[in-house]
Amino acid sequence: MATMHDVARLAHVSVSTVSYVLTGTRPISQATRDKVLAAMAELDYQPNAMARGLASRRSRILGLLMPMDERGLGATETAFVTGAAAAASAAGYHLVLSPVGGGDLDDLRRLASQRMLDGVVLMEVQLADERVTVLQETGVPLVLIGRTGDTSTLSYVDIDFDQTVREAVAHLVGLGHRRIVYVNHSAATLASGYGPALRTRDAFVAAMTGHGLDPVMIAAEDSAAGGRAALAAAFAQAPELTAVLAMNETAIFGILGELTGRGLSVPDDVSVVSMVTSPQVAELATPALTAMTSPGSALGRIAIEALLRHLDGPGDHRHQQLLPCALEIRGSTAVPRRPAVTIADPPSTDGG
Amino acid sequence: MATMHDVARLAHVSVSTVSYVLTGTRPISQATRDKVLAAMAELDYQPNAMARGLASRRSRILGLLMPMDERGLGATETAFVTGAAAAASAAGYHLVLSPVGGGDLDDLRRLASQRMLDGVVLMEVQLADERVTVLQETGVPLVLIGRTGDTSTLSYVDIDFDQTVREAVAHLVGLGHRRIVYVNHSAATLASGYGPALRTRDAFVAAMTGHGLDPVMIAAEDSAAGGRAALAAAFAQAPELTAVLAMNETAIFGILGELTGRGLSVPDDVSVVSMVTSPQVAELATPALTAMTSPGSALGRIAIEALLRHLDGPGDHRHQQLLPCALEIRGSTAVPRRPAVTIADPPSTDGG
DNA sequence: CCGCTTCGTCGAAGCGTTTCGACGATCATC
DNA sequence: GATGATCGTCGAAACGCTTCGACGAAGCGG
Repeated sequence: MATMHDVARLAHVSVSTVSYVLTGTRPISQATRDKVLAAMAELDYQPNAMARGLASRRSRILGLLMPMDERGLGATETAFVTGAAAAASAAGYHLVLSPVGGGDLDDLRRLASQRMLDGVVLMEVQLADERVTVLQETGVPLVLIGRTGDTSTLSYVDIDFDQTVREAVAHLVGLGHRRIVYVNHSAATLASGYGPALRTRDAFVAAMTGHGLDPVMIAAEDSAAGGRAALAAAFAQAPELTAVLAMNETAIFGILGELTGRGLSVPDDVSVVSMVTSPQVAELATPALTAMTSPGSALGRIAIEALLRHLDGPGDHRHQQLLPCALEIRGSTAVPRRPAVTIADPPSTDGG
Repeated sequence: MATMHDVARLAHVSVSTVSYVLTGTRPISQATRDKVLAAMAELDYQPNAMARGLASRRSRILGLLMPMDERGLGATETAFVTGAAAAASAAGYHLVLSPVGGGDLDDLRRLASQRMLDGVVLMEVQLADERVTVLQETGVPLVLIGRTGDTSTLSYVDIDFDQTVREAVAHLVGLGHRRIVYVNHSAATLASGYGPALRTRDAFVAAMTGHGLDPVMIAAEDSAAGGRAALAAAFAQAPELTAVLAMNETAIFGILGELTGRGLSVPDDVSVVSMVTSPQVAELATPALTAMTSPGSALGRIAIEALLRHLDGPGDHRHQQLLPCALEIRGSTAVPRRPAVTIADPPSTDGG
């Protein structure tokens, strides 16, 4: 393994000159640069990342901290990752994903304190998230994908759930639906303070109320069985329902199965809209799902770009941005077959 | 940020003593050790990973190189990752995932040559894989999840596709099925030399022939539409089919949709077995799929353990191991309703 | 043609560890 | 009771790079 000394000797220059050629920190004449580059090529020189990191106090590595639960990464999360990796690579940084679990907060602290990561993007943030606290304590530059409850001091990129839910509801209402049920994540997930679940709940209530409609939300376990149970609960609470809006990508397959099982057709009897879903997943269902497509790779890219701005210089680089999901109409929504129930009285409050 | 010097000064010992306490390379008296540990705790000392890596020439970081395509990681791949991360963490190593795309071979070479990774696990290996060549050239210790065509010099862990297919076929034949169609990945994937697709193809032919049955294979695009088309093709080639064996996790949803669309019931009219599938995905379908469950986290763990053995000492640590998938019977397989066609004549050769 | 800046290069001092050789002190051995 | 081992500790030399201050050479205005 050739070192900088070898290159310097071969090119008849000093080590520092080689370093300047590599980093561009100081001007180097074209002639010298050529000699050095030739020597590097001849020796197949690769700078040692550790030495570079020690001397410069920057590792040129960015971390993407992703909790890996048993469910796996959907196409949505994968898009975050690829977007982020592309942005990092374009800036000459490596992006490494660290599969930090929920429990090992100490592990996280160690990782961040060892000065191995120049900056960190944290995914799947809870409203109250200890990991954020830990990372802030270590002083490592931090950008979130998602938001905590109190966002005042943090940089983040997140989906604009409010806008997304509003559009989804507007689509259904525009088709003539009046009785719309929202299938959210599980009660446990809601209780744990998972932002997307809570924000979409509130947005759904607001959107429905805005249309003078009654918001009915069901919490469903993240499984096909959970989806089936949720649909049963939905019919119990709102027998005349004609549309389902679902946040829960896993449960939605159970919902579809249960609808078919009850002899109901999608979209003629019941329309279904899937929220924050990738096209790939939407196409898995029969019929393909009308869905709110998440701005996956853009989220990842923007997060990395914001993080790089943190690193570049001092000063306040707080970046806070929300991106909406785009409505993509496929085969699972249509004008309802049953006559729409016109709501006369003010909305009751059985939602939630 | 406290350094080793600070700790040494506070504990009234030399830096080297602090280092020995940390690494355990030389014996240290209990009294001294206690003093040092107390000083570390007081200063909230964390060793600098770069400095440590430079001096010791090992980064204590292992890389898991995973191609990230647009489809995302299934629960199967996620299990690899979590298994690997747990094993690495248990050995005091960090595991970082690097989302290397297919194109950037140079990027890969750079990553490996920069002495930032002590070792590498490569996933999703093709039969002829340039990435393997590149990594071998850099001399970084390497373990594959999957296999290249020529495995003589490499360490790997892989699924025992032969055994897995044999069991799946045996299950169906045992139920009384005679006309079984295998839905593989796409023709393009097969042509690209994707090991699992090729190995299952051969294993299927062997297993069916072994039962005196006629092997029919269909290549399907990785999409729901591809699955639908594949089922149509299957009925064209084998109208009397009573069972489908599918490798293609994505297409299988299209297959199920198309079966329902044709008024056929699963499992009464047609049985379906999904190969190398996680329980989570199997449960998404209605009815839940009988599947060959992949030994996901075990694969990841074993790969890391083999890699660590490479690092520990010199000598030949080649590790080659195959793990079968386990048959998990759910609701998608049953005794066929139509009378089984008893095959009298030797199998013809319309398979593939 | 003198003093000033700018340009291109060099040498050396770190960066925070690990690790090697050395050296008293303690301990068992015959 | 001298003789080696062994134990516990220290000082110093790496590890391969970045970066700072310095300095000769060149270019410039007056």
